[in-house]
Amino acid sequence: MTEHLTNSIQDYLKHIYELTEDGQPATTTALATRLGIAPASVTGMIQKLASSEPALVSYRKHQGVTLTDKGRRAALEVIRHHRLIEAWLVQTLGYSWDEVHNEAEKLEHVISEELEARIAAAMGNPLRDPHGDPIPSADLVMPEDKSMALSGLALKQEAMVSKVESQDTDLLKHLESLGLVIGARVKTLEVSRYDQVMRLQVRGRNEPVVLGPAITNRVFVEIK
Amino acid sequence: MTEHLTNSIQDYLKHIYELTEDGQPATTTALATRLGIAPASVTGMIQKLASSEPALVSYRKHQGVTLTDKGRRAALEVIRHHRLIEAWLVQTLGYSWDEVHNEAEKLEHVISEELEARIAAAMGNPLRDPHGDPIPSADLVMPEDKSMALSGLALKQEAMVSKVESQDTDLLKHLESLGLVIGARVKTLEVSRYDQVMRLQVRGRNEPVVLGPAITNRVFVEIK
DNA sequence: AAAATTATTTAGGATAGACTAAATAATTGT
DNA sequence: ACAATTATTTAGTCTATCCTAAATAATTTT
Ligand SMILES: [Mn+2]
Ligand SMILES: [Mn+2]
Ligand SMILES: [Mn+2]
Ligand SMILES: [Mn+2]
Repeated sequence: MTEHLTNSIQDYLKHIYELTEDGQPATTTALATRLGIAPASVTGMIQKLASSEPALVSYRKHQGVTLTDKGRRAALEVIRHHRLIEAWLVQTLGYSWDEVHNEAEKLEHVISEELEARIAAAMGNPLRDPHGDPIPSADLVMPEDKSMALSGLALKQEAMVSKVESQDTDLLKHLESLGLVIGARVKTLEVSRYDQVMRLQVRGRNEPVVLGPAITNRVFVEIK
Repeated sequence: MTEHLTNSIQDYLKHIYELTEDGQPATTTALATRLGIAPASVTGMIQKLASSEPALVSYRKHQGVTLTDKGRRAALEVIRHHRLIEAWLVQTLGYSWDEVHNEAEKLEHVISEELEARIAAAMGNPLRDPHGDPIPSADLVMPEDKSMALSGLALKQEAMVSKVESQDTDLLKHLESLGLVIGARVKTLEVSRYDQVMRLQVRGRNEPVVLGPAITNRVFVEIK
């Protein structure tokens, strides 16, 4: 039951998970780009993962890959580690949300299940990481995420920032300076669909902020 | 300045450091045993470390290895990580001293200098790990360790337990049950050098304990 | 429906770090 | 001093994971 998956394989599975969240198979090139690896190498690894016993991915030449059940569980395991570690570093060592990603990227592969459990318990089993990403439960169920992109919000609508899809330090710092942090309450004052610009009131701030699509497509909100 | 040392190399250097603390070069076989690797493989790695530029070890065929300055600093870096992590896990996650070693063994290679610094700061720059081993300072100076083996203690002498040289869970649990933990105060009631047995009063305990060399050579004390 | 372009796979090679078996050097016992 | 034993090194393989270049398949453009 505890056949070891290498760091490399764990990374492949994690990225395949993320690329297939939309229901579509992950293409070789997309994977190669995300992993920073040559497409030819990705093909090789995919073939290996597909023909391992039991298979971790299912694969048809030129059609892309999807995860098998086994592969999905392994991916969720890594993602749980990553997100718990991020939350833990922020909560116990005063890291800010723009600094934790790279650290978690390395730690995710080496913590034991025991350490995972202790970290989770110490924080009361958090449901989200510092960027608002849902943390899979200990039995590897991914919490449902009902958030929508800020860019999809209608005029005069109120919502709460629930997630930021970015690991870019500069963007995260910038969002923080605008008050657009997880939990912030916002209201759309002006929506210009044509040139993809939006004016927004952040509760507790004096001036409204003007945002382009580089931001409104990466910041997610929940209407409640 | 930041050429990457692999996990494997870090482990070699760490074990060479420990094996050469007595001033003697580390032999191929001793290293092989500690690393759980075939002697032939160790020879190969040693040759590589010796001929790298700059060299991490100095080596003469059949004479064993010692660390160069560069190698020693790298070893101290790993040891500092290991011991800080052990201390941190015990202090913040309620691990006990017999559970932290394996976890630290993996984490030591992947934490950043930033994380190291935050961990150290969070604990107020501790000088010893949970087993009493000294923690190298941030600038990689190993604190002097004046402790002596319990077996060397004279009759009627009082001392404080300062270090336990073992990663064996069973032994550590046993010592804990005897009250022989770091900081415990003890006094020798009876010393039998011939059959290497010792009777000891642990302060705060009712009954004295009788200890054989398997324990008295691994438990270290400071006379103060 | 070709042609051009883009995506993917195959083939061959490199590197790191391990292994085993055989050769050699060092040490120990007589 | 010689033989036996033990320690170490060399030589040849193996696995994992990456690479580049060339071949092929799929998709898009004209
Ligand atoms: Mn990773
Ligand atoms: Mn886990
Ligand atoms: Mn290690
Ligand atoms: Mn360090």
